[in-house]
Amino acid sequence: MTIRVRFAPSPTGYLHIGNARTALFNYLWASRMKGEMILRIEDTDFERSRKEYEDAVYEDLKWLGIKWNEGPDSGGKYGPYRQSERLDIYKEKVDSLLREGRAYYCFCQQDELEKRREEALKTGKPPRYDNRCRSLSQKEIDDRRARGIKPSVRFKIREGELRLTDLIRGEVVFDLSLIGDFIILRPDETPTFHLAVCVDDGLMKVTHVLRGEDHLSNTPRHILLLEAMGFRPPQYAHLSLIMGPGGSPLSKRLGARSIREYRTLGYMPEALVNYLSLLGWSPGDDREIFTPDGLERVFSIERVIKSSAIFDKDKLNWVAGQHLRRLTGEEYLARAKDFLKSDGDFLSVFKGRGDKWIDRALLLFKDSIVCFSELKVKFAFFDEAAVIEDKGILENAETRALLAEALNFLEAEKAFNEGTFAALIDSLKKKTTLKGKALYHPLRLAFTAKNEGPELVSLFPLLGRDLCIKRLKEILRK
RNA sequence: GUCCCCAUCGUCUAGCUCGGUCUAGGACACCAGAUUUUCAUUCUGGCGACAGGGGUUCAAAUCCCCUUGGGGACGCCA
Repeated sequence: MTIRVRFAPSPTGYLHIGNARTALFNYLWASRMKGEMILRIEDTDFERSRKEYEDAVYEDLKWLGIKWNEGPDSGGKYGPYRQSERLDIYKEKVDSLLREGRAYYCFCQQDELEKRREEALKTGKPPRYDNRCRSLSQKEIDDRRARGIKPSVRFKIREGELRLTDLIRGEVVFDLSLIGDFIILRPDETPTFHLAVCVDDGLMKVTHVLRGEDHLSNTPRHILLLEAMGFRPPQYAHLSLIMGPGGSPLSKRLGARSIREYRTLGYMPEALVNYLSLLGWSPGDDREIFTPDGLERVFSIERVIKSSAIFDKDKLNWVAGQHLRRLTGEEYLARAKDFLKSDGDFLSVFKGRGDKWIDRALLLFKDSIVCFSELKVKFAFFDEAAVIEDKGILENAETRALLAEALNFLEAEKAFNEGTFAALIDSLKKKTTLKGKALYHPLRLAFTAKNEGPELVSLFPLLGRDLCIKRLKEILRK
């Protein structure tokens, strides 16, 4: 049997780390199992859903390399895949549930429900719906209707308990008396999340649901609803949530980082995918760096961990660096230029230096950055307007004498090439007693304006004679 | 409040299914040394954990119970 999984985001914001990992695990597992992946847009919350975000979902998933077989954009035989286009299907399902007595009209108003909920919470009772409209007589229903009250529709929860076997968590038992009848159709006849999910998972023949653990306690509702509609419930696998620094929830708060932010920063998608895969899953051995293909080959649900993980930017950066370092020079240049071009055509300022120079300069930083936006900072080395980081170090007499010597040397030397730096150092060592850090640090600071960077021997030739002399003169003027 | 889920270094995790091979392994971060006549990179080494308490057992990180801590759900949000 071919397995069918789905990723079902609601387009109410940009795809964040947590959602992306859920999408990734679905994708990896479907690939591994040679199954099918559905992308479904859950836009039943008309207030908050926006087309802009929906488009962003496609873009971000594609950027990550997550592919789907069926979806609103690509079609498929179980469509439409946008819930807002399936309203009549939901309505029909609710009608049959009502006919079969599995659901009923509820005339309770939102404000009173809220009031009751608050009160229950205060008195320490479970704030669930008390099912009061379940026993309304036909006359009572007609009366309320006649008064113009629009009803919502609630699904009847049966008695007893429900046990389910979660692929990650094992057997979980719920006492159904603790769950109130829940709304499946709003008074305006639009479906709620619970209804839409169940109808769609059923109709779209989803066999496995991999989703966030925040849905675990919704699962008994879903299984009951699915069964009431005559569907065989899928297998569930609930992924633990990804937390922010300190263990606080990541997904709903300020710290929630969107995939887009990382894209904008110039992280490589395969690096992000690699890091995300390590959050809640491990291959079982010491391997940590994976290509997307490699992940598709080894990923398994059995090795998904139960406990939640904290998103660690340091480790992401390390993984990102590893991926960057594995690129060939050519691949690196292509990607770096691609990014820099999309980011305000950053490199155009340096066009005058020539294509060769640009390549050499970019290559200089290949082994020290984790994302391409860092290049913009690094290129301050070549920016005439760059401000010297630690001026104080250049103030003392000894250092000024050193720099004056350096200036003399450069002005006398007409040629400026690969060998110039070595010659300069030779000359300076003869004229001063400085060596090691005392020699290199001031020179680095004077020539590059920064405290750190690639080795001076390689950086120096790229700076150019004019810039070096200009910087020295500026420092010595005071 | 009630129900559900979770619990190994600061962080991500291996080990738990089948208790002994675990003086608990790896990685990130951190610290130190080496390399780089500087910083960064790289390399080597170090620091560092079975949440607590009871059981069961010859033996428990591994099985059971309780406590504590964290998270989730209890929405006409998804």
